[in-house]
Amino acid sequence: MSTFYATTPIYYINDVPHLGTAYTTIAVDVLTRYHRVRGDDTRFLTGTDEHGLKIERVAQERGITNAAFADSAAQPFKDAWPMLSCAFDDFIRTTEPRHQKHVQELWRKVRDAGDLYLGAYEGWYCVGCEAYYTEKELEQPDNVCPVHKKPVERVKEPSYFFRLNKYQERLLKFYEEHPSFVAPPSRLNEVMSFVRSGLDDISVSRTTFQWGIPVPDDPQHVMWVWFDALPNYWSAIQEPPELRKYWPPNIHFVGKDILRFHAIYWPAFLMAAGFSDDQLPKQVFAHGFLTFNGQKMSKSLRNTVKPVALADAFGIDSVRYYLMRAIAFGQDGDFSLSDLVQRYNSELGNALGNLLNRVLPQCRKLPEYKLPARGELTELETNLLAEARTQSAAASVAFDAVAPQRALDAIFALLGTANQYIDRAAPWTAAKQGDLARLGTILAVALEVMESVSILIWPVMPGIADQIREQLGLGPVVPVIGKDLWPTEAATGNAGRALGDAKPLFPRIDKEREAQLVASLGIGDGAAPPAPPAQAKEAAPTAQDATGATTQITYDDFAKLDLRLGVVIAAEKVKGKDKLLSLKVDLGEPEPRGLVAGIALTYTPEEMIGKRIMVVSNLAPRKFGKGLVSNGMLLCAKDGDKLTLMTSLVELPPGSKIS
RNA sequence: GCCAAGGUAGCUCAGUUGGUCAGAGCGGGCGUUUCAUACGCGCUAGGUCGGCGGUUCAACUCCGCCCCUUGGCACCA
Repeated sequence: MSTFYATTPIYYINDVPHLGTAYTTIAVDVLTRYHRVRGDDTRFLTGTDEHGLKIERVAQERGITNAAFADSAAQPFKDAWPMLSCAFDDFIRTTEPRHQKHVQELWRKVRDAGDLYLGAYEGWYCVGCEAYYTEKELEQPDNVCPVHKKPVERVKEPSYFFRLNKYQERLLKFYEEHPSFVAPPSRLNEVMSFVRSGLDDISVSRTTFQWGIPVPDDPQHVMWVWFDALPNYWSAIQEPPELRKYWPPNIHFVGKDILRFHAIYWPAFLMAAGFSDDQLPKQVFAHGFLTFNGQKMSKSLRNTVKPVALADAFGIDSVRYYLMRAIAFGQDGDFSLSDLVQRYNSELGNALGNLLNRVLPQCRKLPEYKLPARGELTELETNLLAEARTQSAAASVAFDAVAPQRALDAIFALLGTANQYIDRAAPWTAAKQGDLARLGTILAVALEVMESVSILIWPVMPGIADQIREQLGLGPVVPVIGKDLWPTEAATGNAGRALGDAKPLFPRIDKEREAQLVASLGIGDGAAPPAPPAQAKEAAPTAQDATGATTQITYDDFAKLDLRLGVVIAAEKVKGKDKLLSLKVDLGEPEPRGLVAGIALTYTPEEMIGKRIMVVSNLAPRKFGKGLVSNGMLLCAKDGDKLTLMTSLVELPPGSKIS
C-alpha cells in the first residue's frame, strides 16, 4: 500500500465551472478512484483561488466585501463537483486561515534561505487600472494603457523578488533526472527549452492592492497570486499533521496554459524552501484543451456548455466515460455531442449494458434465480477467463501510466470477447436441451466476468459500476486502504448468491431523444453560429474581465479619439511578419498615411485595396523596425483569430469624421 | 519567422530497434443468430501509409528537401 495524492488546479473564482474545469476535475477523480480501488491511501484535493485585484474590483462593483464575493463565487465549484461524481477529500480556498498561515510559513522558509530580496519593482503603471503592464501589453510607442488609452506612468514600488535565476541549473538537472516530472514528454521539452533560455528573478509581492496574503513582517505587501496559489497543494495537508504523509503529490493535473507555473516556479519555490529533489511533486501532467462540437468555447458564441447540464441530460457516468475514452490526455480534444451519443449507444449500450442484459435474464431459466455454480469448464470458458486476466492487467498498466483512454480500450476489448463468448457458448441452446449444469456454468462464468468488469469500470463510472453490482446481487464497490480489489481472477465461490433484477443500464438514445437532449442543453449543436471563434488570450489585458464587466470611460475619454474613414490605396505583406499588412490609406490628407495592421491572416493585400476602413487617426505612431512605422490603427471586430473590418455602408469622402 | 510534435482506410486513431505492419474501433455494405436495449456474431475497406528524391537486397518505419496541420516562442493596435 502506498499513498496517492492528486490535485486539480485551484480554480479562479472569476469564472464558473465549465467543461474545461470539469474535465480536469473528473480526470483527477478517475485517477484517484483507480488508486483507491487498488488499495492505495489516496488524497484528492481541489479548491478555489480567491485573491487578486480582479476579485477586489468585482466585489467593489457589486458593493459587497471581498470575502462575501469570494464566498458566493466559490460555492458553485463546491456544488458542481459532487454532481459530477467527483469525490474530493478536501476543498481548499486560498482565503482560509489554514492556507494563509502555511503560505506565510513557506514564505519565511524561502526568505530565511536568502532567496527573497526586497527590490524595486519598476514598471509601467496605469493609475486607472491600478495595475502594471509590460511594454508588450501597452500600445507603442508612447506606452498607452490598452484599457484607458492614456499613457501609463513609470512607477517604482518596493517589491520582493524571488531568486528564480539561482535555480535554473538545479531545475534542469532535476528535469533530466526525473523526465516524467512533466508529461506528456513533448511538454517537458517545452519547459526545458524555456528554462534553458534563461530565468529572471520574479517579483512576488505587490503593494498596489490589498486582497491577498500579507507578506510576513511586511504587511504593506501582499503576495503575488502564484506564490499564494501554488502552495495550496502543500498547505492543505499540513493540518492535522497526519495528513502530511501524503506529501509529495503524485500528480498535479493542470491545463497546458498553466504548465509553466507548475513545472518551473512551483518546484523552484519548494527547492528554495528546503525541499530535496525527492520531496518535490512527482509529476505535472498537462492536459489539452477541449473544443465543443468542433468549436472553441466562448461566451460570445453562447456555446459554452454547463457540465452539470450535460450530466443531467446524458448521465454523469456517460459524460465521464466519454471524456476519458474519446479524448486522449495530453492532446487537445473535441467534445462532440453526436459522438457522445454514438459512443453511448454502441459502446455503453450495446457492448456493456446489453451484455449484462442478455445474460442475467437467462438465469430465470435456472431452477432458482441465483448465481449458479460452475461445472466443468470448456475451452470457451478458459479463453474468456484468460482474456479477462489479460485485459484487466492491461487496464491497470494503462491507468498506472495515466492513460485512461487505453485502460478503457482494454476493458472494452474484454467486453467484446465476452459478447463473443455468449454467442459461442449459446446458453439458450443448453437451456433448450435441459442441460442445466452447462447453462449454469456458462452463466456463472459470464456473471463472474461481469463482476470483474464492475471493478474495472468503477474509477470511470462509479454509478454504473454499482448498478451492475446491484443486478449481480452484490453490494457497491467499497475501497479499503491496503486491500487491492483489482481483479486478477474472476471471482468464484459465491454460488447461490441471490441476483438482482435486470434493467437496461443505458437506454438507447434514438434520433428523437437525442434532439430532445441536445435541446435541453440550450446550446447550438455546432452548426449554429458562423465561424469558429477563438479563445481570448489570457494574459492580454482587455477592457472586459471574465465577469463581463467593462471599464467605463467618460465622453471626454471617447472624444479624444479621432476616428476617420479611410480608403486603402495600397497594401502589401510585411516580409518576415506573417500577420502584418503594410497599408497606404487615404484619409483626405495631403499625403496618404502609412499603417501597419495585423490582419494578414484574414485579408490579402489585393482585397484590401479600395476598402473603406475605420482608422484611429490620432494614435501615436508605432515603430515596427526596419523603418516600418504605423501612423494610426484600423478597426476590426474580432473574436479570437476571426476578424472583420469595420467599414461604412455608404461611400463618404476619405477623412470623414466618425463619431 | 524560430523551436517541437505530427500528417496511415469515410471518421477517430494503433503501428517497438527497416523485411507476415499495411492494422483496430466506429460508420457503410453483405450474411447470420434470436438470449438481449432492432441488441449479438461472422464477412467486407483493394487505403500511392502527406509529396519528391536518396540510402538499402528490402522503408510507413533511415536521410534530405518540399507541402500541410497542431502546439510553444516571437510578432500581432
